[in-house]
Amino acid sequence: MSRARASADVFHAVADPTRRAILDRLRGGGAAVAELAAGFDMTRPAVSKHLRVLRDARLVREERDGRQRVYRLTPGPLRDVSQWVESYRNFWSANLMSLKRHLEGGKESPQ
Amino acid sequence: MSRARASADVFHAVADPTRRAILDRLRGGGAAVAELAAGFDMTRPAVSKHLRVLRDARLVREERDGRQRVYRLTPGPLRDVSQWVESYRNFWSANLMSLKRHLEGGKESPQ
DNA sequence: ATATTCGGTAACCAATTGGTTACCGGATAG
DNA sequence: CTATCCGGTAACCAATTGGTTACCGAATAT
Repeated sequence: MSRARASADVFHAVADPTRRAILDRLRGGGAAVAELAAGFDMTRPAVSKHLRVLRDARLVREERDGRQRVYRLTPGPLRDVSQWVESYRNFWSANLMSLKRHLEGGKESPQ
Repeated sequence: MSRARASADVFHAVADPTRRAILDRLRGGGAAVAELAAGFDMTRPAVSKHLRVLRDARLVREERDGRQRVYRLTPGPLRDVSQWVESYRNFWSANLMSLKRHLEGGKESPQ
C-alpha cells in the first residue's frame, strides 16, 4: 500500500458511516466533543479519534473556547469527492440510454 | 461497529485509491482480470479481491466470455455518493461568502 | 488551594484490510 | 486425452481500524 498519509485522504475520511454522521450532525452547527459522544452513544476517545481523521482531512476545524473545543464543519475538501464522482455522470446517462434501448428491444445489456 | 455488509457500501468501495483507479481504468472499456493486474502491478488475487468489493457494491459487472471474465463499469450506485456530497454544496458557497466577507474586513473566519 | 470538568493521548484489543503464495476448477488448444 | 491458460478461493501475514479503559494536563468552579 502507498500509506502516504491515508488519513488525510478525504475519500478515506468519508468512508466511515460514523464520520459521515458526525459531519451531518455538524451541519446543524458546531458541537463539543462530549455532546457528539452522547449523541452517538460512543465513548469520548472514540469520537476524538474520528474527529482527528476529519481534522486531518480538513473537513472539520477545531475552535478552542475555554476548556471546551467546538468542532465546526469546513466542507471544502468535499469538492474533490464531488469532482471525482461527477466525472461519472455521463456514464449514468449512458447507462440509462442503454436501458432505454434494451427495453425497446435493443441488445445493450444495462446495469 | 454496525458491520452490516460494509463491503456492499459504495462509500467503502470507493475509499480505496486502487479501487478508484480500477474504476477509472474501466471507463475506457471492459477489461479482463489479468489485464488489470498487469496495469496495476499487483498479483491477480489482489485485483480479484478488489473486484469482489466493487461487485458487491454493484459498481462493476462480471461478464463471462469463455475462460475470460470481462469486468464492466456499472456506475449507478455512485449516484448515492453524488447525492450525499451535493447536499453539502450550499456549505461550500456559504464558506466562500464567508471568505469574501473576511477579505472585505468582516469577522467570519473562513476555512 | 482544591475539586471538577473537558478532552486529548497512551496502551491495549479484536476485527478488517490488502497483499502474498498455493491450489483448484473450467475452458481452450494441441 | 492432455496440457495450458484464466481466474476465483483458501490460508496466511503484517498493518490499519475502531473501539475500549486508564491517565494526564488545562481551565473552571468552590
